[in-house]
Amino acid sequence: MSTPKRYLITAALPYANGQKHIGHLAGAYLPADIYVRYLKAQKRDAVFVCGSDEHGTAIPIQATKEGTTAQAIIDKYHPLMEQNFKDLGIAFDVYHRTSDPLHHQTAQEFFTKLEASGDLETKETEQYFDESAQTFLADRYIKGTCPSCNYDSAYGDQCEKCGKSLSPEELINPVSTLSGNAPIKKTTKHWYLPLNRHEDFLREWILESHANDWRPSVVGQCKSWIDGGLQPRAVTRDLDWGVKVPLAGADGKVLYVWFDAPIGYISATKQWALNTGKDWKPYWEDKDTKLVHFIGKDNIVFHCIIFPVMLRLHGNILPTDVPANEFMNLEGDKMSTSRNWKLDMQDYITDFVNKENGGGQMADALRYYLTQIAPETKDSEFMWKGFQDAINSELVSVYGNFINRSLVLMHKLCGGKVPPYHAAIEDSEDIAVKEAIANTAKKVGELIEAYRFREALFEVIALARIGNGYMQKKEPWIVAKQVAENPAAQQQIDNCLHLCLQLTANLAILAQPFLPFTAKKICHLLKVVDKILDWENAGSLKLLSVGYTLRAPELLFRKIEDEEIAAQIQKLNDAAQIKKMETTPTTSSSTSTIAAVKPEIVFDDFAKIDLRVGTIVAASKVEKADKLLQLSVDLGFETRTIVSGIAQHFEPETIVGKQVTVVVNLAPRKMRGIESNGMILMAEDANGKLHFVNPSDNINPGSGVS
RNA sequence: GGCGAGGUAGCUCAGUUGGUUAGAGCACAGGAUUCAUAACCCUGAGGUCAUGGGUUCAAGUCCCAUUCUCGCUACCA
Repeated sequence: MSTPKRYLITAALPYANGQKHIGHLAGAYLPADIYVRYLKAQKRDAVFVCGSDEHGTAIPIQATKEGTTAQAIIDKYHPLMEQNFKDLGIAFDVYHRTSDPLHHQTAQEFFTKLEASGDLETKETEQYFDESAQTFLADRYIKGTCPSCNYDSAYGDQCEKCGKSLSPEELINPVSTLSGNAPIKKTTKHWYLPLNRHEDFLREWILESHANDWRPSVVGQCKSWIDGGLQPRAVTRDLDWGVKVPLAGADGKVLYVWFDAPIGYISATKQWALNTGKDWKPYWEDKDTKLVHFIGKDNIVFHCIIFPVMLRLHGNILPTDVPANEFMNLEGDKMSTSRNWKLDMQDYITDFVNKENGGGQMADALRYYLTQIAPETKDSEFMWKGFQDAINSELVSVYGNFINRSLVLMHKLCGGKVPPYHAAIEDSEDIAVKEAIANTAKKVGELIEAYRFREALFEVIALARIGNGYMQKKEPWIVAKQVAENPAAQQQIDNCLHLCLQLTANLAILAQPFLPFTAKKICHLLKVVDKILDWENAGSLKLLSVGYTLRAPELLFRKIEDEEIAAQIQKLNDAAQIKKMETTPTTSSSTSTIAAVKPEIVFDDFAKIDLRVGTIVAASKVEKADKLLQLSVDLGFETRTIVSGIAQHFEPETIVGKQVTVVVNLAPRKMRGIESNGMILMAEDANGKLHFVNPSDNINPGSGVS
């Protein structure tokens, strides 16, 4: 495979609604950074773009929650994330943001072009507005009767029973799945990206041409999506936060966030070009550009299916590869912002990178461990003990120690200068080390190009290990005792340390993509310019000239103490505990998590609802449904079948005998083929857990509730 | 429920198109050594390759079933 003329590397745009944790870092940003640093060391033309994703409904919602504005939210998190990345050595060429006018303009141009060439479909409808929720309803939030087969639970986009693709207005008796109300008809026009038109292209491009060179999980996920049937996807939304739809009569409409966000890669590239006086176009238009998206597995369909379709229609190049990573867990549990079970980049920086606690070397320590446990083929686990072990017994003891002992011995036995190499007395050990250096340089490059960063890093450490073994065999500290009687012995010492020092310089080059701060520090110790880190020097044995004076050794890394680990684990548990207490309903005094009060109704509306107390007499799981339980409820005057979506909260056998409140005059409804006659009232707490609403004492089934 | 990806030594993971006694690092045990951040070096113990069938002269590697984990998706009036 020939080398592309240029590379464009993207890392998933982080959503600007909060701190990002090390799972995000390990999934996308760190591997992308390693790859880019390698390419740049190769002097290849590579641009690394990223930026904050600042649109979407979640941001205004969060603003309401925090009692502030959407703008304030993004203005808070955008610079924070940018700084975090910088502190951890993630060297974007540009860190842009989607709220920037340049992005708005770029996204609008993109949309306009697709619109003008007939690649989008529009549908003007006058349905799907839910008055109680005050929102337009997406297709799948509407149900009704299928016009073709009369199935009564067809979705707004497709009938599950007959498989027919539908639009919401075709449904008979549509119902909002949000409120249960019939949505009112309100005219709205939306644009759609008809993915279904591109099925042939996607099949060929992904399932055939990339069947073997993309990661199995990526191809598998795409296959699953394509086989499931591609549907037109709405490109616009009725919302006032985002990129305005650039057409007359489209007031109050913005581009759907999934549509505008990936275009952020393009606008970021434009911004980079403006900053540097370069031309951005070839990076998105020239076939000889290699485009690589680094993402987490949750983003696969956007980057492999939807965005490529957009790019193709718009006349851009397609990604060459999308090396998606799996997820990283933390201390035995999934990382979760809502449960506060996570390690934020900022927290790590505060505790380890800042202060006089290690600085950039500690950023490298994190980079080392995250790379070593990168979830390249399956979910992985961040353990604080594992972090400590990896740093102390590999990075410090093998890598750092080899460099330190080389420098110390050189000062003690060679007068602080790079000793000469006496080819005449070269032996097989020397040759073996030379070969190992050359081999490792080659191997590391190949592994990085194949996105196998974990293995590549392992090879770097293995080379340091070879250095330690070599030194052990040569024992220059023993040989030194003979020099007084036999001056020629000094030559053996010279050869050993000459090679160890050249090896040290190589270790800086090879580690540079992974441990950039460390590589720089080694350059400092060796008194060489950073230019030596160019990859063309990897494998070279002439990096340090004979007779050159080097600096006094300094330790590259410090060890991680047991107390630090214990403190972090404590902190993690405490934070999760506090979060749990905060969200426990009894102690919650804040209004932040309370849903807004619905519009006022008159008494007559309320009186229409017939509420009764009932007793559950039987309960069982509904087949082929994860969330549904089929209940028999004794209402005194009759026993009814009611289907309820509570299977994930209760075991069927444990709820028999419980009293519940039932809406008895709700229209019957079929779910998974079972007719449900009524609805059980449930209360949901801040943790999302459901609780029955029932009388405090057992009373007769059938008793009215008002 | 459907689809996808995984389940290999205590831990983290490799195992190419099926082919001799299944590999590495960490941790552990023993030994050697002192230049080095109680670091390094050598040696060792450790696995019925999730379970059960099948194909084959031969299976961790292919096929079927089961089970567990993760993700996408459906079901929640």
